[in-house]
Amino acid sequence: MMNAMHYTRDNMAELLRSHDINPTHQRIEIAHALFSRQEHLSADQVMAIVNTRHSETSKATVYNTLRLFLDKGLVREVIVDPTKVFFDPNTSPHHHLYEIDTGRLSDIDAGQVRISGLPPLPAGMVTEGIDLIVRVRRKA
Amino acid sequence: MMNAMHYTRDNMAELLRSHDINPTHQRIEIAHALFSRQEHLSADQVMAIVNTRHSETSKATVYNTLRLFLDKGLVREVIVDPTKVFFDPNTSPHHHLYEIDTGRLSDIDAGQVRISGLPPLPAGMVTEGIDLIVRVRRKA
DNA sequence: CACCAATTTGGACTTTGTCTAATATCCGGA
DNA sequence: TCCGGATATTAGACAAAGTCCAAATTGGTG
Ligand SMILES: [Mn+2]
Ligand SMILES: [Mn+2]
Ligand SMILES: [Zn+2]
Ligand SMILES: [Zn+2]
Repeated sequence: MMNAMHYTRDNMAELLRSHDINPTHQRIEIAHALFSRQEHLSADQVMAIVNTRHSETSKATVYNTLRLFLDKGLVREVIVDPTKVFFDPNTSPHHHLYEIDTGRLSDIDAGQVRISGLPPLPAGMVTEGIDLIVRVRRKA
Repeated sequence: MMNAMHYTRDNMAELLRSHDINPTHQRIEIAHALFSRQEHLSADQVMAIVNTRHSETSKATVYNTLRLFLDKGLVREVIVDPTKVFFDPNTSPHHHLYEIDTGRLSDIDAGQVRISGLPPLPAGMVTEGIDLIVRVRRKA
């Protein structure tokens, strides 16, 4: 669960190992981009961040790595903008607030929120997750 | 709200007019595709349906028209699949059930569902909508 | 019919994401 | 240290969804 402190690259390596991911140079940089910011980032943004340093990580590797992180449960995917997927370093259950005009995406703690009265699932189905998105707009 | 009966093309023209949309041939066909099926359709699917007849409607027109319908509040957009947007002829408040493996998308009536405990909105913001998506998968 | 505004259209273009075959890196054993 | 195989990275071609624009069509009015 990573109990805070600084998001050093060493700690990123540690985090990756603890999720059964071989900590390569590129993977560490990508994890660092996400976790040090604690923000929702698109693949494009991740690539831009990682390549401002020097490391030169390819597009293929960025996409491969983000998918690997997803599979290993290190990050979460947020689908809220039809033009791109966001990757979320916060994997604890929470919801999202999406500002339509600006594209800003922020977390809503799941603590207080209660969702009740959902109908039973179709037989043979299991819930993979419940996404709650509050879409807001600046008042006219 | 369109109180049922048959979704004839004449009724579609009526519906469009009532939403302040000039009922052209192409627009009627697109509305008919959505409303006669009462399903969530992607732009691609709409185009395929409309063009199985004869009318030959261009891609540009399909996209233009769907956006027009959105603006006029005739249909709703559902963002649930990162690869395409779905258009929903059901504009009454409701939620969605998404079957991850198959891509099937179905409605959850908002009647029973209650969402409580959402934090107050940031100042100067108004809620445009609340999307609740239950993602399910076939049990392993 | 002639005119004008609204609508439609083909096709070029952009963006996001995928795929593949070649290369590079890493690691354990001889 | 050198080798061999597995793992990881890469460039760039490709695909799919969506946007844009200038040209052509349509449809009503005078
Ligand atoms: Mn898109
Ligand atoms: Mn896409
Ligand atoms: Zn989040
Ligand atoms: Zn729906």
